[in-house]
Amino acid sequence: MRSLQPPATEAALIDRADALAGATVGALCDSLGHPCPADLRRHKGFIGDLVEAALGAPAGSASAPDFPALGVELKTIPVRPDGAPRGSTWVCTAPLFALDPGPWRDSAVCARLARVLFVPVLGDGPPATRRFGVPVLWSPSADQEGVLAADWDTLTDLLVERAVGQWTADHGVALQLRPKAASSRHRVEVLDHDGDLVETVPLGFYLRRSFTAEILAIEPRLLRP
DNA sequence: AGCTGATCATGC
DNA sequence: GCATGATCAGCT
Repeated sequence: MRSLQPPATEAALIDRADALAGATVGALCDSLGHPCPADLRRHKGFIGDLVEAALGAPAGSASAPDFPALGVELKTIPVRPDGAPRGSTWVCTAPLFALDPGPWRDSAVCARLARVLFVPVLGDGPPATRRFGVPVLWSPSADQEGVLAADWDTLTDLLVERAVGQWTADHGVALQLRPKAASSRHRVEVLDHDGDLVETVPLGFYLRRSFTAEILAIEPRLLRP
């Protein structure tokens, strides 16, 4: 799916993303010579991968931003007609075994969210009919970073305390812990707060819908190109 | 309508 | 097997 050089500058990246706005996923598939699945049930990451290719993200850069030279992470995000996201946004895996996850500023979550290019995707029908909105290049405001840092402390405290029963999605204002696995049958063993060996599902950090809604709260007409 | 827990494909 | 990209689907 890769045929383009990475953008040399942030401005070049934004130009490419802007050029997508208004186009359908089907049209982008055509221009990249890539088949478009009839639904996303068994192709959940398809649009994300497609946009990576369209913007020239280098392939297979694990545990690095999508655009390593620019320090920019790419997120395609499905939005409703009013521009609000349809769901939560994956960030990264949660450290279930760390004795000390460390401070917010040194965290993988902080690094991932330092600079993010959100590419909205409108529509909920067949993928080919969905349409790209105007991208938003975001870095957390001081207020937003405060919320994220507080959540980081809350959630990593639960992990460090081995409060396994509390490892649910109900904690955190902007960030939350959620299962991240191929299935619930995939378990990991951890020691709980009593020192007992218990099984749990691998967890990841996600951004709550309300938080990304705030990020994407821009002039709604921009979302209907 | 929204959230939570469950799930799917692919590449390395 | 794990990390990447997310959406699905049941329940409240």
